[in-house]
Amino acid sequence: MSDEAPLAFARHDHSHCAADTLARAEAEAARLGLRLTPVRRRVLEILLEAHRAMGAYEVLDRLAAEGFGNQPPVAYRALEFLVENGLAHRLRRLNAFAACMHPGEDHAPVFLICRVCDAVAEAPGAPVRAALDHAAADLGFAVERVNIEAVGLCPVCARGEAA
Amino acid sequence: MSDEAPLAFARHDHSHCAADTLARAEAEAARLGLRLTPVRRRVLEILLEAHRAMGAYEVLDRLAAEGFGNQPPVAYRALEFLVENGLAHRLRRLNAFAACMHPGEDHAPVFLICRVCDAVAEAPGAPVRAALDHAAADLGFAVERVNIEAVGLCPVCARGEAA
DNA sequence: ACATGGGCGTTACCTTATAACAATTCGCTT
DNA sequence: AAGCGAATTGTTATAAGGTAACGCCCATGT
Repeated sequence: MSDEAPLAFARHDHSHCAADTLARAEAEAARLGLRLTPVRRRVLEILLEAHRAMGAYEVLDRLAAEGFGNQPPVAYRALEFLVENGLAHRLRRLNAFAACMHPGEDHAPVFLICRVCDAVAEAPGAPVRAALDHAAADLGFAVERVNIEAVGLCPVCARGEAA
Repeated sequence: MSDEAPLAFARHDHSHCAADTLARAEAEAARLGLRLTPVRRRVLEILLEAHRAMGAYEVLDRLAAEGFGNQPPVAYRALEFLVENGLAHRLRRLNAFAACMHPGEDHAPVFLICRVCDAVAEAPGAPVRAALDHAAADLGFAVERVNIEAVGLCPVCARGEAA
């Protein structure tokens, strides 16, 4: 796992984007009546601040350093809660987690993972999801949850490779 | 992992489908100039016979029982080879592998995983893939490899739940 | 024959993830 | 405000998944 890969390919004002997303996540949690306990909230903050995909154990290290429990279940439970409630995503290809950048928006995210710099972008995937639902319906299969992860070259690294 | 979940939802003549697929896989391997060694071939057969997603260690157990090496790398290398060359697929959501049912067809598979019976179907995903490529292109991202995995209810289990 | 490279077997180890239980806290009812 | 059930957290222990690295062997071509 690279140490400082940006979450989106575009430049952006990171302090704002993290704070804004946290605020929206909190609003969403309130709306759903979720208990955003200290551990859960802190895990979400950690993911937002890092702004990249993090392994559960990496998150755990930070929690432990801040006085929370230092055993795997502590991290896994908080992460599972966040994923379950749409405040974070799980990237199975990376065995990692990332904060959701659009909490509450009922989006169907598609993840674009750069094989060179490990950056992860959350792309809008409504059309993809629609196509998927259609393909599944043809087989009588009712889709409930989806993971769509693409590995390839991000625009930044593509320029590098072309050289 | 359930013990005997069918790969496709539809009934089918399994002995034929496994043998046919193996034949097609062999033709494809020949066409590509691949070395389908005993271990690799046997792993593919195991996956085809089981006709479901299997964990690497499960495959390894069978290999070991047949006199092949009994250490993880033996299974992982063969599985990686098969995946790399389009003769098998990796299901990240299940930490498992399944034989490709359409070797050489240049398909863009979408995997439908039933959350009740663990059956896995390989659905045609060309339209899904097209939508994905489009979404990625909007961000300047060049897709190379894709995992599309949907969890839900297969038609058989859906009838069961409705009852 | 002999060099070469790929594949295989093995050792050793690392990372990721979960089951199960005890202790605590929360939110609600009485 | 006391008390109760449910949810949450911390902890122990262990399961499950995966890989690096080395040496041997065997096929292949010279």
